[in-house]
Amino acid sequence: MNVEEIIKTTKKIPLEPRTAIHMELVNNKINEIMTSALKPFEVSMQQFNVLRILRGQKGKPANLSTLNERMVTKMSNTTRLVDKLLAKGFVNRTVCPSNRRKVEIVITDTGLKTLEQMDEALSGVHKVIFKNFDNKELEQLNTLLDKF
Amino acid sequence: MNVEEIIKTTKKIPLEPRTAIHMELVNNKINEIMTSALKPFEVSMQQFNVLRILRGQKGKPANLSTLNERMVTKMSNTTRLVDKLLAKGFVNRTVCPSNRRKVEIVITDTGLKTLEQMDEALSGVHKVIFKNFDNKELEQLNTLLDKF
DNA sequence: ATCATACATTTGTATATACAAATATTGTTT
DNA sequence: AAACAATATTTGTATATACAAATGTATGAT
Repeated sequence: MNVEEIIKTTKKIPLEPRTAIHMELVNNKINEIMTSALKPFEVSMQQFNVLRILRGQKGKPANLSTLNERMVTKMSNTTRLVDKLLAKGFVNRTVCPSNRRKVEIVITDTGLKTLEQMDEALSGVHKVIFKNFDNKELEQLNTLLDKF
Repeated sequence: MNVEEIIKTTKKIPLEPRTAIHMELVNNKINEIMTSALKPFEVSMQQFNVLRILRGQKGKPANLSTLNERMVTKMSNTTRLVDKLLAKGFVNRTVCPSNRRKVEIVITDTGLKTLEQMDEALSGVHKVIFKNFDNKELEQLNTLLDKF
């Protein structure tokens, strides 16, 4: 990926802004690929993310603030995101009996099964996205990203 | 930035998905910082981006498809984005006389002056974002990002 | 010249996101 | 117990974005 070529400029961009633009371009690309891989399942990346978190709970219900805390991209309207998953039958939502302010969200069997299929689709996608990277380079990239 | 800590998980994430999540987290952070740096000017990152492209034209007008082509994040409604800049007096828009399908967009003096102020604000922000990086590491990061 | 096609932009619409305010429930203080 | 603050979620609203369809203009073939 050549930054200058993509944004169609001939002049040299200073290293710091160039890096910021580069990060955004790469991220756009990754998001685009992943979103289209999830398209057959009709879920957004955020919804997929929530399903993964719920699976990680291993049956233990999660409430909205827990979800919000663990999501990669924060958003205040997790309510509506869960609404969507509910409509698809991927989660159940009940009022927490011990504290009626809270809600308890659990992934359904359908949700779990579909999530497995999504995982397969995504692991194929990862192969594509990272096709030019060997293990050492991925480690190196992660080390650099840790510096942010 | 520790991925596992941020998304609150204890279990080890395979390297490829971990990198994808890592990229997104870093990007979110950069966007957040930049967006708030641009807030005083009441422009979004996209709008800032368009202003920079127009400056790069050095007086030569740009039409919508040119802008679209050069934007970091593509979006089909560049029309409405330019509407916003127009409302703020940062650009002028006229119908292209030689081909009336096209529009000609140029940055105004006000736009140029404000853009300079934005540049200053952003260069300060870059110092913050990349505070843990030396030049060699930035080069290294760019080299790795090129592999995408 | 007329028609079909391609081009450049605009508009419509559905969905996503950000932020603030509202609602409901619980806990704490007096 | 009543009043107040704190917590958890929901709703409202404005703006952003993605995608498809519509509009207006130019070009080429017949």
